Amino acid sequence: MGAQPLTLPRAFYDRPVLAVARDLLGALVDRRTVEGTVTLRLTEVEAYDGAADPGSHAFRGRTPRNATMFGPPGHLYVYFTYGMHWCMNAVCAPAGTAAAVLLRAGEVCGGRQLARSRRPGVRAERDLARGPARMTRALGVDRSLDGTDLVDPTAPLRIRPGRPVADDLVVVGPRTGVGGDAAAYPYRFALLGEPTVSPYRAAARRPSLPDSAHARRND
DNA sequence: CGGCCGATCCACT
DNA sequence: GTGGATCGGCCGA
Repeated sequence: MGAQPLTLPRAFYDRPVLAVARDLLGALVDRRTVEGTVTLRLTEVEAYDGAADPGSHAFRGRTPRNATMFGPPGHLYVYFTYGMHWCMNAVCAPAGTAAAVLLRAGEVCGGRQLARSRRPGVRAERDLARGPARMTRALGVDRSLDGTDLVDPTAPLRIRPGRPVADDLVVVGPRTGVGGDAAAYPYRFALLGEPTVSPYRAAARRPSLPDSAHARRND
């Protein structure tokens, strides 16, 4: 993993997902709609290593929801979570391997006004796309973009190379909100000192239910 | 800043 | 029926 510029579309093919994740730092995302275009620079991503990764949606095999992950690289995988949030990934590696990079945070560097209109109530500039669900909201991304070809020049959402990022600016650590056996995997990549990097949160611990909650009613 | 909490609904078991 | 690759509000330090 070096500081070589991201070259597309080859960037998503035949490379370990960790290398793709690292090189997506600093890359530019363009989201085009009739209202205009929002551009952001990626500052934080997480790798999900397909069926081998207990933290990945693909770990338990292919389902209707994660089908895009199993498809060809260079496409967008969008999923819905917590009853209200969308998150987006760049699918990489050959079809069938289901590796993807979750795009977690970015710095809005174009279409600021449009991004703000999609994120009413946000005060600080850095909070516009500071977190995966905030990012999709700022960009106007939902399920309709699942499967988008990221390297098609006419696509409504594209990823293109940004300025190369030196290794000493890359921070690696455990993924946010991932628990279980994969909790410690160092699959999270962020840019050092960037205010747009989302705060780290350990996986939510499920409170253990009192025994009475498990007791069967027998009346 | 850090911790706790509720929101909200879909995918999967 | 269960719980989530999260967020924003509210609280206390």
